[in-house]
Amino acid sequence: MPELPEVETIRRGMTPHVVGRTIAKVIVRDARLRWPIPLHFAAFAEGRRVISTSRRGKYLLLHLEPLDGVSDDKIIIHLGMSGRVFVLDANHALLKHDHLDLVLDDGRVLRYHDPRRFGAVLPWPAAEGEHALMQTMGPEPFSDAFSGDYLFAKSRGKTAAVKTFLMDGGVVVGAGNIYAAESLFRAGIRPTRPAGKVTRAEFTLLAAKVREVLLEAITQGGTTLRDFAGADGASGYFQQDLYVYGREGLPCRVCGTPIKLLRLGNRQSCYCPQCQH
DNA sequence: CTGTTAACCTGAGTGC
DNA sequence: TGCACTCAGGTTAACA
Repeated sequence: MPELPEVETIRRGMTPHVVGRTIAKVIVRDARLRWPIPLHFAAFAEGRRVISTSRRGKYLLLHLEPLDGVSDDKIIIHLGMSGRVFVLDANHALLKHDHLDLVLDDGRVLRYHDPRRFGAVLPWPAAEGEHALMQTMGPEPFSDAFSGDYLFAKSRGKTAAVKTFLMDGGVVVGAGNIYAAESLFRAGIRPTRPAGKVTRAEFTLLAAKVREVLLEAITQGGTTLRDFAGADGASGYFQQDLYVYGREGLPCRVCGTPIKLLRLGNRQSCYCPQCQH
């Protein structure tokens, strides 16, 4: 479920329900996530008020009211492949894989659900400085640091496929399998091209298309996930706008040529052999 | 260093 | 219905 647009949608949906609320209690039912929820997490979070939310790549951040007036302690939430968060009434029936509750002071809970447990919930004390997980991350796609010139410079000498390059979180965050495929289609670039052989002009177009696709998806996520708090987890919000992802064998929506499928770095990669060079 | 692969884990879907 | 098998939106550790 979660690429950048969905994480951003979830962040926007949950923000009015959690900001201003105090975390009255932490209930850990299963700490075995991508990294275990540390034993001291409850002590870290309980009694703290959430003052804002933010996002870095696919990491969702809950900012806690400083205990000393200045320190920006945060809770990190990552959804992995199958994670979801809901804001529910505290007595809402528990489902399998409901691993964590942040019980709020208004009778509701922020509930973390993740069947595959590839996600994470971690404390990020301000004293730690830049978190190790954020250390190696590339720029945000909507920041000035992300540009065609940046991609061009970063890719010189690289022989890896441009799609693999684009999906590398150290290059840019937020371009997962779907949006990497869609951006490359819109930019007319074949996913298999060695990154080092893609021209500056092509990267300039690609950077613009990455932003365009992510922004469109966020806009749509915002509408279909409006009932976030009710939380039945709408899906398929961007489906009707996909040009290549999951469309193997179907006619290209631009030229009619059947969409091809190949595997790159163990991930499905669809492209149009006519539109992408 | 770069690039590729396996691994983490469960559930859904497919084919026999 | 059951079983075996494949695949999935992410990321990192371990390799060559």
